[in-house]
Amino acid sequence: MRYPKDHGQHTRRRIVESASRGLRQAGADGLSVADLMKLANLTHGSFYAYFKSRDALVVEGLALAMDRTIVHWLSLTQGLPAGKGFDALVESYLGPRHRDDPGRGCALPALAADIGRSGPEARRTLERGLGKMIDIIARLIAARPSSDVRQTAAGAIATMVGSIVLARAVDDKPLSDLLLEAGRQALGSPVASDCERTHSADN
Amino acid sequence: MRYPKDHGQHTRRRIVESASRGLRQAGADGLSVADLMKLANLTHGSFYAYFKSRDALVVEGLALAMDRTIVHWLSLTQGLPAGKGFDALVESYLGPRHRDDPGRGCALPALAADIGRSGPEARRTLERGLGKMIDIIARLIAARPSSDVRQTAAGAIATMVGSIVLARAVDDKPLSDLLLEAGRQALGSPVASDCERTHSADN
DNA sequence: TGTACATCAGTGAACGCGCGTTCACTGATGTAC
DNA sequence: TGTACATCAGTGAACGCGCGTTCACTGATGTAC
Repeated sequence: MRYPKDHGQHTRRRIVESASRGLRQAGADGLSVADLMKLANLTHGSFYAYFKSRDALVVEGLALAMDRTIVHWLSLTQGLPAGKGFDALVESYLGPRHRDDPGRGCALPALAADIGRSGPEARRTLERGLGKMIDIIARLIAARPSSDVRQTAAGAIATMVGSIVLARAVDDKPLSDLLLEAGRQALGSPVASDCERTHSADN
Repeated sequence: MRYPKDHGQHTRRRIVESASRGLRQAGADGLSVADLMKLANLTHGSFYAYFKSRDALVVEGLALAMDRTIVHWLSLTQGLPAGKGFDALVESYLGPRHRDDPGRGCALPALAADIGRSGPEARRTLERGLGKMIDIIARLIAARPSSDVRQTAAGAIATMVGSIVLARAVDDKPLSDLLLEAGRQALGSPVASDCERTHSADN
């Protein structure tokens, strides 16, 4: 063997990793196959030795991004009481770091609109990830997730995603900051969060 | 004159109208110049008699879409007391009709992520429209908009945009419906909306 | 130890195609006389 | 009234280019003997 036998797996992984970042930055249609391979320090020629099509890599990049976000959410909230965990998650998601670095951030603000117009595989991948994210938030909002708690959790994710999408689309810094703060207020300020928790505790 | 002297203006308008719909459906990069002209029953050749570039038409289509949404919001809420007006707006925005017909809907869920990666003209156009939308909602939430009320209004728009983006990206009908209902719950259910109003009335 | 050969990850030229943009032209309509 | 001409909104061929995809090849490395 001229190469260690897992060499191919490693290279493939490297391509998916860098593509996942690149696609979150540039959008699902924003990079060519050549661009994506260059991100992994390769030329476009060997692309089809690893993936059956460009779309297949987009789906894998999306899946990786969502897995990473889920792992990040779990580590952020691990060991914290549920309420504190939720606040920490919101603080991190709606911070300027996340807004200003789409490549390392959640795939939903970056890619959800594109995925909404693309094939069923990408949609199912997003759906699966979104379901897990809703479950994590539901567990942080209430010890015993009911369907109503899931709904509140879905609303929290919608607010976070919408805030980031809009904050990234705007040049005016104060307005962009206002959008982040607005999401935090809706989800995390004492008044709003007390209210949400009272509400979800009803069920 | 072989043509009425406002013929050119009318044709131009027709192109912008159909492009505005088409782009909301297919995304800012989803249609070619030839596609866009075909939507107005023309061939691609005369495109540059009306617009300086494809990007320029995207900006005009975005501006038209946002103006239409603003007019729609005003007519939806006109004559209603502020609270009822807000509820009517949320009901309409987060209904299945809006989710299922992006072409006639708000430009933000359809295009904001794309605009976030495009030129300054498009960003400024979105910014201007978003500012007006925040003002409308702020007026519905409180008689005297303060900066804090603007923030609450921005949060409401973020929730609405995020809910529609996600509801459109998902195939699973129950989950898609849950996302719409989640947005409505966060913004419109008695408990949540009482809470928000109490909060904003504090300032 | 040295030489011939096998392997295979990665390369880069080439494919047909659709893109944004340009431009010489058409043909329906009005004006001049 | 009839004929020659001017106008100009709209047409469609053509441009260079970059795309996704294919494929014959390269060249570094290990094995055989």
